[in-house]
Amino acid sequence: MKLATRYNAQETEAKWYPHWMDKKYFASTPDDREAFAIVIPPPNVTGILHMGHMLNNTIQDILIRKARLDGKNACWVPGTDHASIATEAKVVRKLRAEGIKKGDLTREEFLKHAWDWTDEYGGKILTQLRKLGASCDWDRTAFTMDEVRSKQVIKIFVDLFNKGKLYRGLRMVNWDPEAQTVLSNEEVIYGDEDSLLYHLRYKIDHNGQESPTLVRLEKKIKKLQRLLAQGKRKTYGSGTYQRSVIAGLRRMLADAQRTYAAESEAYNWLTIATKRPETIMGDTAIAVHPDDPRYAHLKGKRAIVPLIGRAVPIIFDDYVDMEFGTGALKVTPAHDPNDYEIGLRHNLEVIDTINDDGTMNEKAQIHIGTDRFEARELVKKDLETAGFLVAIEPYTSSIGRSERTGAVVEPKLSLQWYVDMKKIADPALKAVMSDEVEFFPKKYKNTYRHWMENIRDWCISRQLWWGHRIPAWYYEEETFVAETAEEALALAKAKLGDQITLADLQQDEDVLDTWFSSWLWPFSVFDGLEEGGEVDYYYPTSVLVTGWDIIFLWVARMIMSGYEWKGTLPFQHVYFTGMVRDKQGRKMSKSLGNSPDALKLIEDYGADGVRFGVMSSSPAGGDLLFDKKLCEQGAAFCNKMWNALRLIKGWEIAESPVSEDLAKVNALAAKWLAQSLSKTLEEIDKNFQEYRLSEVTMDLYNFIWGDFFSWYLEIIKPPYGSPIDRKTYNQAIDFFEQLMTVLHPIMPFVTEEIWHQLKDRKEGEDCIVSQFPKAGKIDEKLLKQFDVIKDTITKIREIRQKNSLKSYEPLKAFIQEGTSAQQFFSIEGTKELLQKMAALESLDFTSKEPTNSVNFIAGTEQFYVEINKTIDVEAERARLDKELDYLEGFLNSVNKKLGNERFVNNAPAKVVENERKKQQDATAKIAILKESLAKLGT
RNA sequence: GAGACUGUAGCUCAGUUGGUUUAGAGCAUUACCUUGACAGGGUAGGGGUCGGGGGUUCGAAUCCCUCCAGUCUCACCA
Repeated sequence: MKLATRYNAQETEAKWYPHWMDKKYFASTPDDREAFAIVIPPPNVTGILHMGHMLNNTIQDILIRKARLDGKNACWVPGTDHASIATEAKVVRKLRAEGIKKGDLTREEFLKHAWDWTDEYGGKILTQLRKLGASCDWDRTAFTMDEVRSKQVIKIFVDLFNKGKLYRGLRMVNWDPEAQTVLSNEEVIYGDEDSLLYHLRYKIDHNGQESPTLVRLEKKIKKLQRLLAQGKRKTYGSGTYQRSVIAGLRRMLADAQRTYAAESEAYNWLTIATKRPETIMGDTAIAVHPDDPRYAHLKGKRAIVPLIGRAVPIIFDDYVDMEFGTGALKVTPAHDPNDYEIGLRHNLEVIDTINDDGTMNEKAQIHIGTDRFEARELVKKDLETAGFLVAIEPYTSSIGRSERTGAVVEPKLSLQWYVDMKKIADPALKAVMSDEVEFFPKKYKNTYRHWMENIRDWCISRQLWWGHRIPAWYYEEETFVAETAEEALALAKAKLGDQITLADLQQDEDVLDTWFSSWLWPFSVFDGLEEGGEVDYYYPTSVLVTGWDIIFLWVARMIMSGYEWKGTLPFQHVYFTGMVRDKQGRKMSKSLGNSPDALKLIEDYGADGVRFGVMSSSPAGGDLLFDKKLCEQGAAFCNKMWNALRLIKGWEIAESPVSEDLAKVNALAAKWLAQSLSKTLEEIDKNFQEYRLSEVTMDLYNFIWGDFFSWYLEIIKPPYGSPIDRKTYNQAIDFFEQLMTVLHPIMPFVTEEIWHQLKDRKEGEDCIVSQFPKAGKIDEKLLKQFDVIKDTITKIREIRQKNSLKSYEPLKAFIQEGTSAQQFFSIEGTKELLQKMAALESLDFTSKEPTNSVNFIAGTEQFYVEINKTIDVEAERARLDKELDYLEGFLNSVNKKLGNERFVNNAPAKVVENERKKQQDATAKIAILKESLAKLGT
């Protein structure tokens, strides 16, 4: 069969994924084998595949495929998240485009639309994951709002309530005016933004009481004015004298007026600073610090809110920072958490002036119906016109925005459901701190601890329809929490009497936070509240792979729920991936347009190419600077492997050894490659354990391309037109086969294809279910020997290059006689291999330097290469000088160490020994080099 | 304000508990080779006083202190 000159990714992917599905290789059911389970971080049901998913899911697939090859029962559970806010927003937008307002629909009608939408677009992302090669057990596909999951969510809510770990409370919440729902603290993203600080003055209400100072000043002014008037009419002595008297009076009058103005300002006005002038209509106090001398006289006084004229008390509270602004603070308990706290302390009225959609309501009295930001401008203008605006200064402050809609969060007083987190956090904190649940990388333990130790209650109700409706029923002041309405009714009857009917009970209108269902994911996907089911086999799962950005939103809560309901950890390891950024380090985002189309990438570079690209640049926990070039490299790697296959498949095979020499060469090469492979497998194994997958990828890339292709295949490659012996051929095929299995987790498609091309396979034999090779015993001596061989070949090539000799021009080479040279050649095949790879006509021992030759040192051996042309003495001298320089410097540093008595006495014997060996080798080499230089003449 | 992390080649990063040549890889770059698997190839090279300064040690990219630069998390002052 003739193979195409290029690897065709599309064809291969279209061929093998369905095959794997047909064979049900991804499916898992409990059996005797060790379980290896991963639950997917469920993407939004209506989401599309982006780079973050690619990274995340490639990693999971690698781990799952590796576990499968290791003979474990690998189970990767896929699924999607109903993404309450995001999905509802999408549906609302779609309906609006069709001219339908959410408000005009009943809950049931809206949900019908939402389900239609979900059915139409939902799970698209899972289809896209298949393109990436994700080997999920698709039969297990779960959805956070499907029947099984929903039932568990409701049960959990009821259970928490019954345990007293859930409550409903009136609190200051984060309100998203765009989505029109409350958010948890974790769903608010804070960032510094440029804004303005407005200085506003409030009139102080003195109840008609006059300031004695002002009265006195007023009198003084009047008197001065009188005197001045008189002075103008009268004449005092000389004209000069009169003029000076009048000037004096004028000065005094001006002074008095200035003082009066200042005093009047201080007496009648109080200036505050605020970022939000539009909230002044909700002011119910002005607060100053109790120790602030500037305001001590205002005790018991009231201030008049500008524009609306409400009189509010001036209160004294430690919370106020005297240094900030004017030291006076307007208190708006309805629209600021701190103000709310102050309000509680001072029994202040709460006047909520903002509607749920962020517009001003009738309590604001003015600008009713305008948006809060528009209102800010309008109020500013009003204040300016009416003379209440003192100053505006630029001000940078942290603004909280909704994670989903980006809307500026409005603090708002509201009645919501909360989970009492302090009651469930403890085991989860301990588990991570003791590494029972192990984080990779470890640094996230700190972040986790800090959050867990300062954990705040979790607001779980959302004013949405798309989600799990809260199973709480109300009857007047009573609350009944139960899994069904009937059960709630039974509770109500028990408490209030039999006259209560279902119609009397009112179910809570709200739904639960999306994360309230996803925090159960590690066991809910196995229907884990039921005892004795599959959950016992798969739970705790092996590893969770997710971005560090949802460590609180999701990871921490899963750990808590795991301990709360399963009594144990949900997963053993957590692998935190970094964020995908572009080459310039910017976060990938739609608005920047720097996020590549994931599917397009797969089309262009193949799934394997993209997987390689994503993996070769993603150290665990570090951010991933994505560059398409890496995918190109991956695609090139596929092509390289493909062509190596073509090379081998193109060889003619001889059943018996073709020559004794070549047999030796090939045997040595095979021995060495096996050793090198073992060493690489050891590395890979170690790196897998530490989740250093980019290292694994690079290890393999280097081994396959370098050791296997560039060295091994070049060594065993038969001369053009000659056949290869059967034994070597089979060995090469076997090596290639093993390598395909090792690489399979990272690049599943190309490896499966090549694996099949290498040998005739029986039904049910596939790379995906083959066996991951284990490292054999490593012969360091052989590896070292081969390093010297490689070094020798490289140096001869260099000599050719420096002397403009063709790579295939036969050369005569010699090695300096001696015991170590004997030893070097005693490893069978060494000489023959060198001859073949360095294109040497001969390689013999010699006791003296041959004429017209250049020399070099490899390992501890001195080699000579005879050159059939005039040696470029200068170039040769330069080469030797350079090497001599290096060695002398090196020897110098070694000597320094060995000359240091304290080093010799204190360092471990092994280290000293090693230094001595270095010293000997270097000294010997230097001697040789010097001799060679001497021979070159001066 | 509290805490965490990072700084190594032009770029992205390794360097695994301080000692296997005077620091490695990939990409980029330079020179040369290339009709016989692969131009998405081959061969060879250039390139770093490991952010600065101090200290501990026989020995520091690695440990400690300090400064500089940058990133992030949490909490927040109107």
